[in-house]
Amino acid sequence: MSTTQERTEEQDLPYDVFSRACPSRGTLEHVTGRWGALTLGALHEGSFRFNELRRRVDGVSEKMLSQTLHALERDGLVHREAQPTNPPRVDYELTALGREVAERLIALIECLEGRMDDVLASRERYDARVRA
Amino acid sequence: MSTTQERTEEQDLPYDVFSRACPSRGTLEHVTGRWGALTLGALHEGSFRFNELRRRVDGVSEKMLSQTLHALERDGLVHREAQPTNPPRVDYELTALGREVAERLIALIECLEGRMDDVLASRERYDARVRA
DNA sequence: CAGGATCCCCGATGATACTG
DNA sequence: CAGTATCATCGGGGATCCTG
Repeated sequence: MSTTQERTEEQDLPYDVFSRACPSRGTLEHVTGRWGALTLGALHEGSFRFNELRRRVDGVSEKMLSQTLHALERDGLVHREAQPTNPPRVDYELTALGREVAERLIALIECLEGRMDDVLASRERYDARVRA
Repeated sequence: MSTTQERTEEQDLPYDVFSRACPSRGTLEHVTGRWGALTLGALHEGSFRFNELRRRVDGVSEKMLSQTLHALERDGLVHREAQPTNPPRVDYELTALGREVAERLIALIECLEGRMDDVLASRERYDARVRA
């Protein structure tokens, strides 16, 4: 297998997110988008109903959550389980594919959360340098 | 234990991206943003000059690349090495922290690229279902 | 409760021109 | 080459109202 070092030598990969036209770029944006990432992250912890999810993903509006869930469901990352009861009950959970993706996303998020002190320190240094 | 939040075993983490006010959310957006993710992905392959990077990240404008690089540099993920020659030469490369983050990001991207066939298949099923 | 439909605004983004 | 400055735009995204 090709080394991960030289992407230039991976010409045989059918999908390349670095190419403007590749559909993988769209999916990447769904996954890493403002609300997509947080939604997948939340669903990684279990199954949730719409409004549970909305409270979990602090700040998301109904519209954006709905829209985000649709995009993720369409991409096959999220499964929507609706029960035709009254009042309605709908549960969302990750698919197998969704779990794979969320796993990587969580790793990224936790890495970031764990390094925020460094990030904030870097910002202060940067701002001090620029102010001069 | 906790009543509202059940972030499994990480209750003591000082930074929580799920909270609207947490600065980690901003950094996550720099990292996973439209151009941030691709820029980090490109820089994971080595050191690049401004216009090299611009060609690599297909579709990015000068302004957005510049802006993205500034944000990543400020967060301490990217190092900018400028040589006061004429014509000027500036190289960008990941910092140690940037490599850690990029590593996770690459894992996510490659996971996605490798599963795009499933994603596209899921989309077709979804669209067919909706069309009915 | 789970969302769809609408209105509307502001900020992200692109295009262009200019500079050291 | 490596950007910055400026202007115009387009759609992401919030607020609100409505329905099954």
